[in-house]
Amino acid sequence: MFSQTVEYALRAVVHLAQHAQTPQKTGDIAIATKVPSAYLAKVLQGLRAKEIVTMQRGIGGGVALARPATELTILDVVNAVDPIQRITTCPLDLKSHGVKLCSLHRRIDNAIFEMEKAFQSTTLAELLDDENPSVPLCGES
Amino acid sequence: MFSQTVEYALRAVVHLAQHAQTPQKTGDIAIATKVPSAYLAKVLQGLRAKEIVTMQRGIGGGVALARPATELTILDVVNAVDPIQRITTCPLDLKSHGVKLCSLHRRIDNAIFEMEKAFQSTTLAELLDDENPSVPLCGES
DNA sequence: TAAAAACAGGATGTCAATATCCTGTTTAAG
DNA sequence: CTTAAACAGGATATTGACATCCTGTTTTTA
Repeated sequence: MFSQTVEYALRAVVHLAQHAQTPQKTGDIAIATKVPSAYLAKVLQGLRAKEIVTMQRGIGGGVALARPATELTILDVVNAVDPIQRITTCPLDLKSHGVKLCSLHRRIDNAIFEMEKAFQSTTLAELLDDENPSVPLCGES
Repeated sequence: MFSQTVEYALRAVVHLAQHAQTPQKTGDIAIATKVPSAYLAKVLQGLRAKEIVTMQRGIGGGVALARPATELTILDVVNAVDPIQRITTCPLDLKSHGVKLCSLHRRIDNAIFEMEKAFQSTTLAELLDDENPSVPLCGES
């Protein structure tokens, strides 16, 4: 349903939200989130390009959220690495359908929209505040 | 978001629902739905294995829905070719999370569930009855 | 300014989804 | 019973997502 890359990106930003005080090294994020570190580096570069995170080189450097956790939604992160594609035109290129989707594709698009709304409605800060006793990423493996 | 295979399978079953009177030849379905015919044959074999369609060989044979369009939902078709995977256990294998998902994965799973509900709620028959003036698959290209 | 920390990014490998081809098997009609 | 219609299914490309490796560049601290 979602790519590995999306899963990895979400784990990384949650970790960053949990450690907002200090920049986190890519290698440390990789260990904490159980993501292959070389690949995580690429994913983080993508997040930096979309201004979700900032990266600082050199001693004492690392990765940090570009905005407060209260101002980053799950959707922001998902769209940065693997944008949710709404269906806007007929996939069959039927001219008579024009801009208006047929019932099949309209329903599919509606399902995608429902999912988009679900992701839009949650910020990273809300994830950490959740009443759920399981803290994201934290625990014995 | 969804695989090509799912899109192809949905187009095919909609076409079959629109022509429930007579078995449709794979080649004709391929043309009507703009799906590569050799690949469509594989997709249809998958649908047959899951008892979504029946296939009859020989002269006058073809493909037909295995059940009335009123008793087949979009979800039935999606799950037949590319099952929607709910998240049931922690993707990080954190033991302390046990069966209960952390807030991140619980929200992701919830979004998937919303989508599942949207697909579950529509039958093929309802797609054809839609008030939308664009008939699925029908039109000038 | 030297050196180590840490990210930057090109090149490359792996694998599953997608797609095609071709030959075999079943079936109905004549 | 013969034949042609139509599906069956194995073998084989093609493509992009996922992942790794290795060397280069930037930056901070001492």
